[in-house]
Amino acid sequence: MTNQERRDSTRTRILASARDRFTSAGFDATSVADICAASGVSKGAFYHHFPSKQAVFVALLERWIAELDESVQSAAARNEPVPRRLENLAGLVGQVSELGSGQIPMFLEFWRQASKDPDVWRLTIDPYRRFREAFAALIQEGIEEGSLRPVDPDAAALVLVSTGVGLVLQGALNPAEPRLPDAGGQAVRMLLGGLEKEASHES
Amino acid sequence: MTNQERRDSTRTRILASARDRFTSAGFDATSVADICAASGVSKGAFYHHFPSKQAVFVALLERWIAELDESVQSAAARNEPVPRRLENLAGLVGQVSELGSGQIPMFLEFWRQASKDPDVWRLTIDPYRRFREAFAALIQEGIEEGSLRPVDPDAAALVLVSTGVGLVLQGALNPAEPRLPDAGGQAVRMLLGGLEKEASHES
DNA sequence: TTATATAAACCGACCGGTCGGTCGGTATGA
DNA sequence: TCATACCGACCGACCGGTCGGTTTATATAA
Repeated sequence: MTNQERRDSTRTRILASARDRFTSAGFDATSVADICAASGVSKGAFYHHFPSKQAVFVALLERWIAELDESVQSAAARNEPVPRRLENLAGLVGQVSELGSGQIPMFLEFWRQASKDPDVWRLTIDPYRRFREAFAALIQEGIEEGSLRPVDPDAAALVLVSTGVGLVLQGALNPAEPRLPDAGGQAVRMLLGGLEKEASHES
Repeated sequence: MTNQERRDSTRTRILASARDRFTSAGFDATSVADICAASGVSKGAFYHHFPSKQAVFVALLERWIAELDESVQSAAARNEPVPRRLENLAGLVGQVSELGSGQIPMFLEFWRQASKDPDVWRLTIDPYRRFREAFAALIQEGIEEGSLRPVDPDAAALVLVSTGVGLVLQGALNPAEPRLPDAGGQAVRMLLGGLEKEASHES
């Protein structure tokens, strides 16, 4: 094995094991020795590749955000009417919830660390803001193309993103919930169509 | 001071300090010694009143849930049309976010512990289910009284509660967000009225 | 191709320090 | 007199991180 292969292999194994352990036991309760044992790597090798336990956490967070970013971009960019694109985005909720439902406690872990560690906070809050801006732009576009009512795009984006986050979190706590896979779609459809019977607004 | 007074005073001081420390530093990062120092209580006294650190956490969680339960019950029970009552409930989001905004990291702490500790999990999931059932009943009532469209009450309740949770969490991460105080109301109004321009549904 | 030198990857015993919880004893209200 | 409340030194376990030393790949020269 070349040095480069060794390096990649070891780093990958450390990250994978760390993600597993962080997910099932949490950041604090996972010791570096745990990660080493789970990945078949010595402590020396661990600290050869990462300066601290926290650094591994941040690396995982960055990867997670990059993936999510890509998913959102690709789901939002399709050339369709805005309501349809919103429904596509809603599908992400189910996707995130499923795609290793074990990943979701990790999501919680990110969030909790963010409220304590300024670095993690910035890493978390930035993409969050990006999401909201993307949603706001999408809604603005919908208003201009005439498919959405003239609401405040920023406020609507806040609500949409919050609903998504809430649904994912609900999935974290209650993975058995059968309604989850389509909950995102349901939510968007409700937001689009409204719950109230009398349609108090006309074109 | 009578024994009873001493007992109450000590327990109260421990709980208050524990809440402060858990909120600002998190459960794991708070040592029993921290709590003792902050509350002016010896370690012996601490373990005289609580069998473990976890027990203090659970006691705090129970108190928090009881408060929230009461708020929800009283906000939902008013004798008004369902949409109005939903808006009242939305006000709770702002209330929870404000009422000691420092409390919200604690909320995160509850959630994270719930995904690891079965006892905490049950304590958290039960009221959660109660909330959803209360919302579902409320929506059912709205459908029957004719003020809401005939949607699936359970699905709608899931969406409503998720949105609330998401908003609170958003507040936890970004306390400065100026839109938050009314975000709950905004969300409910959007859900009621719908975002889509063409009212595709008639009575 | 083989020998050698250098650096990168890896090893695991060890250290300083912390933490949850214990326990034998003391003070105080009933 | 008795039980309840309280005290704080202490214990064993564990943890993040270090460090001196070993193995393995690779670049270079013979």
